[in-house]
Amino acid sequence: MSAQKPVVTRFAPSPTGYLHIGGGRTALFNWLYARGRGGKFLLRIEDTDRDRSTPEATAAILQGLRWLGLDWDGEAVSQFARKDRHAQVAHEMLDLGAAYKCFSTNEEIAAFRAEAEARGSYALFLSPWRDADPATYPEAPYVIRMKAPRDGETVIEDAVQGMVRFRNDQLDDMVVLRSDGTPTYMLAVVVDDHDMGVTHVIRGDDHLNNAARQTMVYQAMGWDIPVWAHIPLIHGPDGKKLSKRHGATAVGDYQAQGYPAAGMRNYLSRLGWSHGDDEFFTSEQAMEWFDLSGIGRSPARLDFKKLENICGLHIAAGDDAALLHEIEGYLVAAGRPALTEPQRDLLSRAMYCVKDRAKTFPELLEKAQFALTSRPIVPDEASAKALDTVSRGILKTLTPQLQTVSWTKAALEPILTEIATAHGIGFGKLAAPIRTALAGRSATPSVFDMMLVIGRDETIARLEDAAG
RNA sequence: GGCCCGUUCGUCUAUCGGUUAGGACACCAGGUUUUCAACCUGGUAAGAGGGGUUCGACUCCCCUACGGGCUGCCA
Repeated sequence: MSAQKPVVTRFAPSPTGYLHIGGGRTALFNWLYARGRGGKFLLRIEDTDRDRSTPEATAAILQGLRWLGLDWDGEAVSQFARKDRHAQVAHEMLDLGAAYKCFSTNEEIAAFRAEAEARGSYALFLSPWRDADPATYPEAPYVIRMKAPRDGETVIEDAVQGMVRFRNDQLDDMVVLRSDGTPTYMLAVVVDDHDMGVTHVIRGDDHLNNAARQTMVYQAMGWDIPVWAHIPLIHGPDGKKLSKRHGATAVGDYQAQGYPAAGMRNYLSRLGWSHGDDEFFTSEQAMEWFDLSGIGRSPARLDFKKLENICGLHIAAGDDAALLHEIEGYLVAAGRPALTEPQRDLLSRAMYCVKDRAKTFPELLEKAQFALTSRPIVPDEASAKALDTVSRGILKTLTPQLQTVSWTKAALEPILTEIATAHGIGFGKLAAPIRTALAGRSATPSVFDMMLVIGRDETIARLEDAAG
């Protein structure tokens, strides 16, 4: 294969449910690889299983990819729509002598397997029709099976797993075209990848075995074999295969929980792939660095603590306007009320002092509560304790001074410090009641930042409310 | 059952025959601090087990154990 050939990767989910976090990572790897090399990243919906495929699932998958920021080139391809082409290739294989019609019924095959199992030995099903004379063909439904080589071995050159050898006598004659004329996955995936010009197949290592049988189809048709890269699957925190009981398994769940997409991309790309000791990076850097040789061979576990840490760094480093936009998307995904215009404005102004202390959007919103809420401020139980008779009195002496002072931290700080000193208390003792008055809770930005964000009038009004 | 893949601190990982086995998250201790956080300093913590190959193995080979995948007219 020539190194100059432009890279074409693809993500090929089957639309039988939401976009799984593992699928999201597979898509991410393909996207990074293509984008980092000026190649194309294609999307194909593997919907040949008509019973299990749904339009809703397709929509959910596209939605998940969009949220993750993984844009694909061209239109998403429906595999089912290409069934005629698949059938055509199956018949070409027939003409080439690389496939044959098999008239064995499901019952016969099931009986064969049951019998083998009863004997305690497992045996591959070997169709009696493999070398049958066409003159003996019955008038009956048939499937088209690959006439797989019986001797020798099929070798997979995998960019991640290395050279993997399969003995051909371990592989049976797989069905390529069903009796209803529709293609199986094993055929469709090869035909589509070939027709779409896919150069690199990056997918879960649950497909490693399939690669051998798919190689046989490529060989039978005389097509170029793509570069294989079978990546290990993601496991749950307990090391078991990721499933519902681990909590969030759908990409959409993460959006609804308020993780920023940039953080998800960063975290997911570091799961099973590394570039030296780099931990925190942008997608641009990841594209530049991403390479198949950096992919590990062992499955990685999801670690929510680390995810949160990375996400916190991305929120802190994020552009204010972009964060605001993403937060509004989060609100919709989480089913929370949208921001009103004034809230939008206030949050925008508060962003600088709340973004560097939040790991997720709900946490950020919690810190920004002082800006989003409106009078009267109802203190929670803990912060209410800071508001006693003495502190109320102090607040009363404070408000007149705030009327005229220039509304900057530089001007406000001396005034508050002075008042604290005058009452013989530390600054912390003064900040507590002010915090209660302004936010009604204990986890907030600094009192100065809050005053600056909500402005002079609102500050004084809240302080007067609290002073009683 | 058969075939295939994997196994470095709790977790993600670096190392591509020679290192006191490094970093990050988490955790613990201390510091800083107007709250929550953040931040700073320090610390605990790893090559699954057994055989080889080699002057020398985490690195190469074999066996075992454990985990995972495939073994469908699912993808």
